[in-house]
Amino acid sequence: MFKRLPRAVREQQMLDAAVKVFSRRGFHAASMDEIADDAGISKPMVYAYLGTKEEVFVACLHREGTRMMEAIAGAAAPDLPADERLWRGLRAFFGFVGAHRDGWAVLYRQARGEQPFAAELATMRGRLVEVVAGMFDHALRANGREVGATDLEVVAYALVGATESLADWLADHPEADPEKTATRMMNVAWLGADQLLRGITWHPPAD
Amino acid sequence: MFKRLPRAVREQQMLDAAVKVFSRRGFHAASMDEIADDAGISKPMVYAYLGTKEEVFVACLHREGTRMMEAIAGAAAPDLPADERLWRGLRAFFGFVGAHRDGWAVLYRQARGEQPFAAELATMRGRLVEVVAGMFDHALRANGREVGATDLEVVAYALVGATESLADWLADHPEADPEKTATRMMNVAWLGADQLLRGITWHPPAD
DNA sequence: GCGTAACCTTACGCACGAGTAGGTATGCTC
DNA sequence: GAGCATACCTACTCGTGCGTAAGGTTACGC
Repeated sequence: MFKRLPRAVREQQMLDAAVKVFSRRGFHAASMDEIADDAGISKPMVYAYLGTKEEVFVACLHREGTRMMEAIAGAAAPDLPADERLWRGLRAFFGFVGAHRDGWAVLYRQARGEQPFAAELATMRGRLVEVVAGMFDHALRANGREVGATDLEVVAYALVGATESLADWLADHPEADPEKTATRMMNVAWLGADQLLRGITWHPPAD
Repeated sequence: MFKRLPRAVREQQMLDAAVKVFSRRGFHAASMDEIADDAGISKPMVYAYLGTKEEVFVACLHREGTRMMEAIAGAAAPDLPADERLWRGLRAFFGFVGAHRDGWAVLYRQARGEQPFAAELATMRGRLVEVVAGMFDHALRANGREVGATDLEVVAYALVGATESLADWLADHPEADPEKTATRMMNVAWLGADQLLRGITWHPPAD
């Protein structure tokens, strides 16, 4: 009985609802009816605009993933020194997750498990890993050093994994501060356990 | 038809089958029929011995989790220096994952997403985090230093996350060597990016 | 050799939720 | 203000797979 809205608007409303429901229930426990309900619309509309349940989920992943990538992209300019780039990237990342706690993190967690989406997600993570590895490679070459591609990839993978893990932690601790979390991550990633045990710590630069 | 077996044996066969099927299909796509089939038994037996699908999955998680914890437990004696403990723990962990590639890693991946099991898994991870944090705390106190509980927890969390992430990587790369992966992880965790960029690397001790 | 308890089966009920058929209202164009 | 496209609905079908009822068969004690 309420307003008839143009397609583009309704699509976004549906995606908002879908993200919310998928986050709350998980992919399988979520029902198309609940998504439709939550968007204030009936089920066939969802099918008409976004397609099957899987397609809806992929659309969610895409939108949220793109937003995240964009949030990070601008932050880490390639001409900065490595520590600065890492710091800015981390800060942007945790800032994003902090602002989309239930949206992003839970969606991301969902996608890991379910086979149809694991590939989709692996691609996204792959891009991130590539960026981090590229940053390392760049910094190493600047020092006249070189490292095997696999070593590079694995190190980047570990860093991305640690970061995702702290993102989960952040999503589960609503009171936690994204900025502080980013600083902690930076300490681990940049300095390593040995230095931390010696009492050496890293602090964010004034900017 | 074939042998009638005592309960304890059949239960293990069922769990073996369940782990295999859950790994291959994921929790939801797995059917109780397939599990029963794979165990060479009919469905009601599974219900009689292990209960509902959820209970079967939890039983799998428990068994595999316990095995993993045991594999790590003996490796890292508390009286060793921190780097040695970390190294032995990592080596044991990656050794275990390498030997149970499709079993453990995929099971673990499943459990992250589905709400009923996330708690179960969080408990397991919590124990690991506690161990790692405890190790840090111990080493710090030995140096007369002290760090806040949250800082400790978050650092441990990051390390565990990085390790899990490399475990995933290992599970997806059948040709990769667990020992070498553990060494790479040790480099990241112990030395950090700064040192690695300077060309400083960590090598496993001869033993 | 007979009861009884454990092992194991076939065959079904039933709920749930994805996806659809077919129809109604609203607004835009000319 | 007729025609037409677009937004939107109610009310179904139907597959799938969990969980179970009811009954058969082998081992084992006594």
